[in-house]
Amino acid sequence: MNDTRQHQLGDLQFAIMRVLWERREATASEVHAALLAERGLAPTTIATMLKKMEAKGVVDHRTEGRRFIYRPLVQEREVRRSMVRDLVSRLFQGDATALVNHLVTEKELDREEWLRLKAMLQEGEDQGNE
Amino acid sequence: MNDTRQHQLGDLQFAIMRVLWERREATASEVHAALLAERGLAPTTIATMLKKMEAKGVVDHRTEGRRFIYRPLVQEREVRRSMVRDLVSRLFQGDATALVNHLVTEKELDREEWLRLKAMLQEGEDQGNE
DNA sequence: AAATTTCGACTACCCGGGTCGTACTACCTG
DNA sequence: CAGGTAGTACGACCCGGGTAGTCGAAATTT
Repeated sequence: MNDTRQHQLGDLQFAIMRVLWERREATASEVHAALLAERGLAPTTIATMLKKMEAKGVVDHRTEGRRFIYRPLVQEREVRRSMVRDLVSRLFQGDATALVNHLVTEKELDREEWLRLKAMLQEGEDQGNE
Repeated sequence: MNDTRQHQLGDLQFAIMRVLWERREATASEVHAALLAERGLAPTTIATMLKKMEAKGVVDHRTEGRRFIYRPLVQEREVRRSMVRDLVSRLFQGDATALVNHLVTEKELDREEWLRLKAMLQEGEDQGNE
């Protein structure tokens, strides 16, 4: 039911979801308009993708007059969780700290980000125990 | 040339690479044997995959007698880097700290991992300057 | 030498993400 | 009312990851 596979989204699919998450619902052409700048896709491409995504169960639509109003069925949190989890399990055998370690040693974080990270950790000091 | 697309590996491909990285080279059947436990794949599947991967440029082979000895052409570091980078750019608009933040707030780290992470950060205190 | 195993080559699929072109239909507008 | 417009439906492809069967040649075994 709450299949985690539904949370694995391709690039375009994720971009479409971002639009849907931002606004809380949108028509195909609104999505198309929103993505036109970064990708130059045909309107039908978006429509087709939305249809496939609906079949997959990640979005839903309601008909209003002539047009379909799409609405996300999965939460951004869930998708991120599952995609990150997937990557961690593939690349780091499920060890999330190994990922952080990777970010640090591979200098994916610059000095400034590094500091922010430390601050964040300090802040969340009292979490995890209950 | 050093196409970053070559560093995007599928699940099986990554598993195969892990074997190749561990040993420094291996035949198709050695890889197959190594992966037989976790995945129950036919030997031909591995062979086909290796061929595809060679076409893609991530592995290489040398003939010894009549068997192919495969050797990785891309480094594990590079692949991890590029795959993590890709995910971060898709899911977090390139903000790596947002990923760490995600790990923390979504409780992807348990108490024990959390401590290790803090220790690691303390340890790496003097990095980031070059 | 004959039979059997081994291993690569080739081929064929399936599936899902992605990209559209075309067709059809309801609608609006001159 | 006719013609353009908007918006969905349908179907066609491409591509790459993944899975594997079959075939033929070479090596090994009996």
